[in-house]
Amino acid sequence: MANARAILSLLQGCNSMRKLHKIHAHILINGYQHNPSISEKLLNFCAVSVSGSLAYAQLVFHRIHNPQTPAWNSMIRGFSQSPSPLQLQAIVFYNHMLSASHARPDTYTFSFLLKACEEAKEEGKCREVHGFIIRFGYDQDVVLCTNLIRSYAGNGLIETAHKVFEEMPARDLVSWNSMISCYCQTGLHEEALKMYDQMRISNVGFDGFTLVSLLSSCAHVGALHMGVQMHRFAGERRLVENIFVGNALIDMYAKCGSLASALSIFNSMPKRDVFTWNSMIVGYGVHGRGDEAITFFGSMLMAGVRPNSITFLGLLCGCSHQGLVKEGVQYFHMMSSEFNLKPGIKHYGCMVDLFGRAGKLKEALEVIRSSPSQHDPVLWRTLLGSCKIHRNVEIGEMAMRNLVQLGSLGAGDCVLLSGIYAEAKDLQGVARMRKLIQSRGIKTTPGWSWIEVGDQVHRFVVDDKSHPDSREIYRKLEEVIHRASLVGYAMEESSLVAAPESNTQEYCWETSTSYHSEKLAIAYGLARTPEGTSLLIVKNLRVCRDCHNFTKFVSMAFDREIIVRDRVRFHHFKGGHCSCKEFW
DNA sequence: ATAGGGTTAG
Repeated sequence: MANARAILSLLQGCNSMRKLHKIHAHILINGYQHNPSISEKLLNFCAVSVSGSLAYAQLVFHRIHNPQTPAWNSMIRGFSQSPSPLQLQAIVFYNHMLSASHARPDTYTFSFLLKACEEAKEEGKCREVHGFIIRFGYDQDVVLCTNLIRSYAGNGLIETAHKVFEEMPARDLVSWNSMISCYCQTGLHEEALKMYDQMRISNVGFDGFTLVSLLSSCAHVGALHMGVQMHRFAGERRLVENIFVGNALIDMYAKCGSLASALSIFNSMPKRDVFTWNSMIVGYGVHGRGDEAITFFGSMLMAGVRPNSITFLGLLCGCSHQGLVKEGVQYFHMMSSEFNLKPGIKHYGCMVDLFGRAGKLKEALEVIRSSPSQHDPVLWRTLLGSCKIHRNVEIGEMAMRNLVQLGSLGAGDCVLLSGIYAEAKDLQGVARMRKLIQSRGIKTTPGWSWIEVGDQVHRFVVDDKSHPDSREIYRKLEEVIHRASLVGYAMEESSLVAAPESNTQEYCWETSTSYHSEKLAIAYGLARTPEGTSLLIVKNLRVCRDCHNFTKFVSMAFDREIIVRDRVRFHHFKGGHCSCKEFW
C-alpha cells in the first residue's frame, strides 16, 4: 500500500518510461488519479523529461479534470522541446488553453512559447507571441525579454531583437550575454565587439559566457589584441580552466595567426573535449600545416576523444594545402570506414581541392562525378580554381559550363576563366569574359579586409574612401608602393594579367587605378603601428596574385611580418617570402 | 511544479 507521499517520491526518482508505467499503475490502484499534485507531477515527467513520452503525456493530460496552469505549462513546454514541425503545436495548445479553460497563462507559459518560436523558424509566430505577452502585461519581464531577443534573432530579425534589448526596462548579465551571442551567431562580429564597450559602461560585469562569445567574434575578425585582453580577464577570474573559455581561446589564437599561443593554452587545459582538439587541428589545417594536424589527430585518438566531421575538415584542409594527396585520400576513407561519418559537401570540396591543387585535374573531376552532390556549384568552382593554377583551359571551360547550367555563375568565376584565357594568350576569350561580367544578372561578392589597430577593428573595401583618415592612408599607400617597388615590386598593369585569380577574389578590371582592400589595410597598419610589429589582415575573399606579390615585397621593404588570413587559409609573409610557397 | 546565456565548420 503506497500513500500519496510515497508515490510522489517515486515520481521524483523516476528516470524511464518503464518505471513510470509501474508508478502509474500504483496511482490507479490506489485511486490517486484525481489527486492534483500527483497527476501534475506525472504529467510533467512524461511531457518534459528526456526519457518521457509526449504521446503518453497527452493521454494523462486529457484525463485531468479541469487542468490548471501548471498542467498546461507542462504540455506547452513538452511541445516546445519537440522536433521540428511539432513545436508549433505549443501555440495550438496555448490557444486551446485560452478558449477552453479558465487557466490563465503566466510568464512561464510565454517563456516556453518563445522557445518554440525560436526553434520553429517562423518569424510571424514570434511576433504573434510577442503580442500575447504585451496583452497580458508581461513585456517588462527580464527573462521574457531575453527570450524575445533570442527568438527574434533566431528568426533572422536581429534588428528587432536589438530593439527589444534597447527598450527593456533593465538588462542583467544574461540579457547582455544573449544579445552578444546573437550578434556573434548571426555573423555580425563587429556589432558583438561593440556591445562589449557598452556593457562595460553598464556595470553588469562579465562571466565565461560573455568571454566565449566575444572570443569567437575576435577570432572571426582577427582582433588579436582584444582577444589577448579577454585572455587576461579570463586569467583574473580563473576562467581559463573553464573548458568553453579554454576552447574559445585556442580558436581565437589560432585564427589570429598565433599557433604558438594556441598550443600553450592547449597544453595547460586540465580537460579536453572534441572542440579542444578540433580547434587545434583546424588551426594547423588552415595554416597549411597538414603534418602537424595529422600528429594532433593521432594524439586525439590516443586520448580517446572521438573525431567528428569537423575534425576531418581540418585534416583534409591541411593535407590539400600541403600537397599530402595520399594522406588526404586515406583520411577521407577513414571517415566512413572507421568512424561511421558520412562525408558532407565540404569534405568533397576538400577532395576536389586536394587533387586539383596537386595538378590531378582528372581525379578532381572524378571526385565531383562520384559525389552525391555533383550539382553543387561550390565543387565546380573549386575545380575552376585548380584549372587556373594549372592553366587548363579545357577542364576550366567545362567547370564554367556547369556553373552556367546550375545558374550560379558569379563575377569571380568569369574573372577566373578570363585569367586562364589570358595565360593561354586567348584574347577573345578574355574579351568574352569581360563582356559577360558587365552584363547584368551576374552576382558579385564585395570584398573587404579587416585590420585591428589599437582597440579598434577597421574595415576597408576596394578603393575605400570612407575612413576618416582616408587621405593619409592613400598618401601612405603611395609611399608603400614606392618603397616596395625599390626592392622589386612591379604592379601588374595589364588587366589581362592583373585579373585576380580566384572565383572569390575581389575583381576589378581597371587594376592600374584600383586598390584592393588589403593594400589599404596594410598601408593603414604600417602607418599606425610601431616599426617591427607584425600585422594581421583578415579578408572575406581570397588574395589576388598582385596583392600576394605586393605583400611579399612590403614584408621585405619594411622588415615586417604580415599575416593574411583569407577565405581559405593563412599566408605568413616575412622577408619577401610567403609560408604558402606560392601554393594557394 | 516550471523560465533566459557559451566554443570548432558553414
